[in-house]
Amino acid sequence: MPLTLEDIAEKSGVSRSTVSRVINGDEKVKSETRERVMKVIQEYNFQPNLAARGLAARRTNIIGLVTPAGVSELFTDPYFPQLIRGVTAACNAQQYSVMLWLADLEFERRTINQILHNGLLDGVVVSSMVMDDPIVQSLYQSKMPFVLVGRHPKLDVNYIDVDNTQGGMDATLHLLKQNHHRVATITGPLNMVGGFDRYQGYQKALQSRQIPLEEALVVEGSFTEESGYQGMKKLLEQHPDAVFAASDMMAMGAIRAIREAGLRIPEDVAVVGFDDLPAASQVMPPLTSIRQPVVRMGSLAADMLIDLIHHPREQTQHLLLATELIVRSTCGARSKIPA
Amino acid sequence: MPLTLEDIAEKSGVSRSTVSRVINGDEKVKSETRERVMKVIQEYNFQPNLAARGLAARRTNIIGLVTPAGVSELFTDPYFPQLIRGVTAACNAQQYSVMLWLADLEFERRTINQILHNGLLDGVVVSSMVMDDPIVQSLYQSKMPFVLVGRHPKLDVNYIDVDNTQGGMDATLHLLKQNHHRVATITGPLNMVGGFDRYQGYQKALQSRQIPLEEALVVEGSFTEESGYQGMKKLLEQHPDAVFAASDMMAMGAIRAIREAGLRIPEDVAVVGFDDLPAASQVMPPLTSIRQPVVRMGSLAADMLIDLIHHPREQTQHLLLATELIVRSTCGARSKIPA
DNA sequence: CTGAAAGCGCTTACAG
DNA sequence: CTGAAAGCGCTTACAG
Repeated sequence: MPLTLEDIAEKSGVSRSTVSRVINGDEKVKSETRERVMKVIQEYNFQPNLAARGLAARRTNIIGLVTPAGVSELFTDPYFPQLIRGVTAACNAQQYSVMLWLADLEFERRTINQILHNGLLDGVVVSSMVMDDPIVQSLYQSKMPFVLVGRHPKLDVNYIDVDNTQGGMDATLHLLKQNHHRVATITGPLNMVGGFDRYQGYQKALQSRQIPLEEALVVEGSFTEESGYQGMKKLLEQHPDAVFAASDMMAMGAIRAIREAGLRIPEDVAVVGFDDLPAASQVMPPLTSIRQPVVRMGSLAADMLIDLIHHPREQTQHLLLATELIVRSTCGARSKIPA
Repeated sequence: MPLTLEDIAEKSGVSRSTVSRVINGDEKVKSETRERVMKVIQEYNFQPNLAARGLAARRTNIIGLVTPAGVSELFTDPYFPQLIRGVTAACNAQQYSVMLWLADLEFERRTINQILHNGLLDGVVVSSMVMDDPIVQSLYQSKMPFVLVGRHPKLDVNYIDVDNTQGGMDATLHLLKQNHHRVATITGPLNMVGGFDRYQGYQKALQSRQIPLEEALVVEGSFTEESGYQGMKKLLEQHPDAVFAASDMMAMGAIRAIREAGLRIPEDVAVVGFDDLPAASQVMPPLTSIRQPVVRMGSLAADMLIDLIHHPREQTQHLLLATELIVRSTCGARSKIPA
């Protein structure tokens, strides 16, 4: 049987109340007493029972991490692993535990409620992909603290996101600067904020150069390799000299299509991706891409949430992280710079 | 404020004991009573407080999933995501929640204890990579139910694993059957059971054909692309006509090295990988590989654990899952079969 | 078949 | 600065 507060209290000659205060860092405990108790705690390697604490104090030091499961992206894309890693790292550092919820298809209201009202979670980090996710709705109506990874188009919620618009703009501008004139784009799903925003960036880049938007140079993909391939095949009919693919997976698909058509990269068609996957640098030719700080986003989301748990605010908080253009070989910039 | 058992009891005109029994599926409750209570529970969408249950019953319906974090594998390799997916799917189906523990470097004994004795976990699934993981040691000495993903070389513990030996043997035998005579191997780290076992399989395949083991044809890698590349460069000095790489990432590295040397695949050097990553089929040429059922392994691990929680056993349990050879273009088998 | 009661291991006003 | 006491929301012998 594990020891209890009571045991520690007895062994150090104080009441269980005092032990509890020591453990919770109550300033008012005399430092002499604190040290005595601490010593006993260390000696016996005492661990307070979190279920009991949760019951008594209504805080468990557990946060939930809700993430879509079904998608095959989870398998091929390191996005979620990285996010998870960031969240858990931040939580570990702050003595929080993380409970994982892979939201499956049949994740209906009842299940959501089950998660939110089982008294186990102090707060939730949600990485939702679609714009009108019912989980976000439920959270919004509850009083559970939560932060969204990825901004929300309508609701005034706490979120942290990557500056997808700026990233998309940077990618497109970079291509324009290499003297490409017919810059096409394969967008992500436009019902996902990320897909939508990157496309916005593409449009803003054209605007800033006063280039009219040509519908035929825009194709909607689904972030997958295959959709990049299909999208590029369609785009090639329009003879673009460059393409901004809103994900690296789609960029790879696009590259496959371009090659199949017997064209060279970047001479005939230049390509810029988005994500900067580990694979981006290993693929031939190495892919120019927009890097996004996913691990850091996860950590910051957890930090924001934990802060929110301790200091509830009226005002919602928003954080937008910068992306970074990583120039490699597919955009045509390298070939102009004498190595 | 969420409702409590007491509230439900009052609303349905029974005692809180009875409500508790209904919720926990006690057979002895009169079905008429049960239905009445159930209706109220549904009506109010009542969720019992898990912290309170945990405290009273010493079971929380939460299992821990312990997995190494530091490794970059987590980023580029879908192994852990898939495992996580399998575990959570099985847990969801059985009304269990999963608490994620990414074991970081400084994961010392104290932290381990903190996890195991905080009264929150009914059991643990551990996916440990190295052979002498202290976490496994700690678990072994505790009375916490746990199952290991990946067999343990020394300790008599519950585990579930893929038949790595058979898989390595299949891969090697397949190459031998294509009339390759100098079959080299790039092994995984030999201090990981998976790496070790796959190498055992390689050896057994040679033995079964009475081919003596040639040390110069064996190079130890670390499962990464780079280690596959470096390993293959060394192996090429020995002029092998085939290579079994113990992971797809290493196989891709090997392919890079082979090409750099101006050799053709599979004509000059045939390649078989292991894992059957999603990328294996998309890479050019498509990679012949050994598929392992990682998602299923995760699910079965969770199922085994939950069963163990309910029915403690003296005897440890072991489960070995079959792998499958997926023939594509790098092994030279396809070219002989007229398509 | 059901209820009253004790207890799980904490936290936290309330006194002093 | 510290202790006695109540209470968090459940489960589960024990009676009946």
